[in-house]
Amino acid sequence: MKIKLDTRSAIPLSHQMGEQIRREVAAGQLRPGDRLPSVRELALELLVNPNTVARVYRDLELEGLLETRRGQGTFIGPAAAALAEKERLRLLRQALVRLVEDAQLFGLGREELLEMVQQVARERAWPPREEA
Amino acid sequence: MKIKLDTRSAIPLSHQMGEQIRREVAAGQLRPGDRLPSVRELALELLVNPNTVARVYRDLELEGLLETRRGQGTFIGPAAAALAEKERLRLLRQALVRLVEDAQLFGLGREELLEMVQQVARERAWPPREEA
Amino acid sequence: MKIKLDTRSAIPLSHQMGEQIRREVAAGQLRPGDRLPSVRELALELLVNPNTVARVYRDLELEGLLETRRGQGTFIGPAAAALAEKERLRLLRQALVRLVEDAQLFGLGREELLEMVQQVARERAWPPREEA
Amino acid sequence: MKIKLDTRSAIPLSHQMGEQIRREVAAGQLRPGDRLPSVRELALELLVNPNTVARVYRDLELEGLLETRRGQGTFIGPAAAALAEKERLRLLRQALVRLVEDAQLFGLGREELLEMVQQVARERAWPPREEA
DNA sequence: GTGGTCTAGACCACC
DNA sequence: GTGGTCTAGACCACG
Repeated sequence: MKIKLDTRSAIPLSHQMGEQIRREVAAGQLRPGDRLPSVRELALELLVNPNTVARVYRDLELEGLLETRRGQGTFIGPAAAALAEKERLRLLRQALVRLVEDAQLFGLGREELLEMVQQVARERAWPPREEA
Repeated sequence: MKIKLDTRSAIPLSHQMGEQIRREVAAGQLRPGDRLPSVRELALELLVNPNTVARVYRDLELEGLLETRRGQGTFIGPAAAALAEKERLRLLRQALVRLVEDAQLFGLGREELLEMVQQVARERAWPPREEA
Repeated sequence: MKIKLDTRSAIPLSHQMGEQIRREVAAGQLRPGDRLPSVRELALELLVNPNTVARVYRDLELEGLLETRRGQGTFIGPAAAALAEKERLRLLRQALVRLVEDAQLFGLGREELLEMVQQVARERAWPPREEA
Repeated sequence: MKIKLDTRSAIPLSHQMGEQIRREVAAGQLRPGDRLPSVRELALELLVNPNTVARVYRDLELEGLLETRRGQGTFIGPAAAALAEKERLRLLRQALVRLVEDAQLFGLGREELLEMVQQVARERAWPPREEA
């Protein structure tokens, strides 16, 4: 699990962490049953207070995404798989709408935008077809 | 000028307001010389404390985007036009990269993504070519 | 709002507080729009750390029971009225089942139990009919 | 002996176990001389760490409810019968008061409550008279 | 003044 | 070792 925090952002650290964990679950990089780093481990790695990590885990558990087993650690919960699909669509849709809104706002034509998408795709070495 | 605030977001209201004003300037919807609503007007409209609006205007003035003329109000500054182009590219690029990252993460093929872009464009009644 | 904490109980203070607030809402003693004591006030009154109160308020907000208005305080949310009816039935049902289970377990007859209920009702000066 | 644990409750597993054993003794389902499951058996059955079970047995022994005979196991102690009657009344009284309090709080009339008790009794196939 | 977030460090229940 | 709860006290955004 890879989490990057921007300590200078106005978005609270805990929200950044929660959002990134949700993304990894949505992407299938974290699957039901997977064990997350312990509160203390992750706190040490991110140079963050353990309480902050604990709060994130706790919130995600209330959401039904995580599950804690006393004395054993924190795990991706069984319901996560079902939530993942919804979340995936939500995130992609959100990114799409945001992009099209911006393009419209800035007076771009539809074709220019498509060309820009192609270009970024090429830069990022993204093949026309792919199954992750 | 249309601003929408999400009072439940973790992002401070002032940041939300600042960001949206910058977007409008970048989009050319606000141009140098345009007058902004008075602090009190905007505060009333957004149901926000006048202090908050005043802080946003002050910060944007420090950025060089706004200028205040005593007794007349707050206006888009002359430097705004120059800043707009940079900002435009920054925002669009950011939205593009975010979208492609998500698509890659979720195992979408390049063509599927392009199809989705087309679809959203159609939904939003966006013609193939357009100059705003 | 009257809250009593049992610091010797195994049940965490925050849960005790949350449960009692839920009960007051269910009982209609706290109604939508009512303002709760500020975090600091309640913490002082209950001799509890402000963080603990804040956590309770935050959790109840996630549940949809409370609503916070930045800089103004914490209030009973509009959805609380709807939740109250459900909660009311849940609590009463729970107390009933618990009682009947115990009575059965201890070999009481149905009529003996009814007599005990009558007796407790009399002790507590509870009239046969009442509309609160 | 039937014990159900709620691993998601804030109440420690050991308290839940202790309380349920006390209830079974109070109900006469466990009588002086009865042998309890071994620490390991019960731990296995409840999917709980043996240390936890051992601690519960030890605490109940200190209370005078259990006694351990070296090499033979853990048994309900002779004093349990005397404790049972007190406990029975305590538990029943507690459940009664709780119920009447709730009913009063929610504005129920005494007769409505009695009717609800009757209804639950019928649902649970509880005859008007019974000696367990 | 209000609540929100974060750090620091304690004690507890459980494995 | 694990997470859960609580205290203490800081700084920030908002009214």
